[in-house]
Amino acid sequence: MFDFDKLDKTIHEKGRLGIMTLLATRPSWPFQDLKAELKMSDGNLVTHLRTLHDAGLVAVTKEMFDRPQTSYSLTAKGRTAFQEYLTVLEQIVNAGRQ
Amino acid sequence: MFDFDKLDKTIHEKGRLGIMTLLATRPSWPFQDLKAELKMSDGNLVTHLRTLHDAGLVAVTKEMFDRPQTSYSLTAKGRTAFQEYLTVLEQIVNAGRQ
DNA sequence: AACCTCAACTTTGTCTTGCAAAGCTATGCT
DNA sequence: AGCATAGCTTTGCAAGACAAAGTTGAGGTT
Repeated sequence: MFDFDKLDKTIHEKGRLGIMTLLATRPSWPFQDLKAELKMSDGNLVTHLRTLHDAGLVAVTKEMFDRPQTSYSLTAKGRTAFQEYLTVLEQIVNAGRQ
Repeated sequence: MFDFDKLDKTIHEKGRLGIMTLLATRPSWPFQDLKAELKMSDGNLVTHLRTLHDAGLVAVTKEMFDRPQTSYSLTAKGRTAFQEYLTVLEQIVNAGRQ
């Protein structure tokens, strides 16, 4: 009836779902902006980002201005995986709103 | 930007999200039907149902036919909480589809 | 009555994971 | 050199998912 198994566990965790959602809205997010928006400790945030990176869903770009700035963005794989995840969410919302 | 803190942790867990979604589609679900639909072990399922019950989201009805049959349904509180949860999901879906 | 079966539930144990706090490293500014 | 900040790692803890096995209770069967 529903594809609950398609709810990618890597994405579904609350913290990472927040990250993925933000990354989907802009081409790239600096670490500090993610941290401010999501109100996570940087240790926690880095860990989730690493998990997403290890899963191939998120790309990392390190730059240097007056301060170092690491930015994150979705990979093609990440975008696809997130869209599939959203498809399941849509099913759930539609079922729940009926 | 998003109300990620409003993502009720009790509902958000994958197994319980499955339960809540099914309960939202019908007035009442027997234990065995939930188990078949969700493909969970009965120990796992009972535990999640108890968690939801303890949170006041799910009501339990025990009946006796030739076999005992325990059925589960959403409480008013459960229905409201689930609708609020779905509101956040909708925000996420809309943001992710943009 | 003894026994079996099935539904529902509890117990036990394992293993994962979220999370915070603290510490480390590198870079630029004064 | 000393300080501040960005980003990252380490440590430790607590919570929780999950499976497997055991328990309880009710009906039916022999």
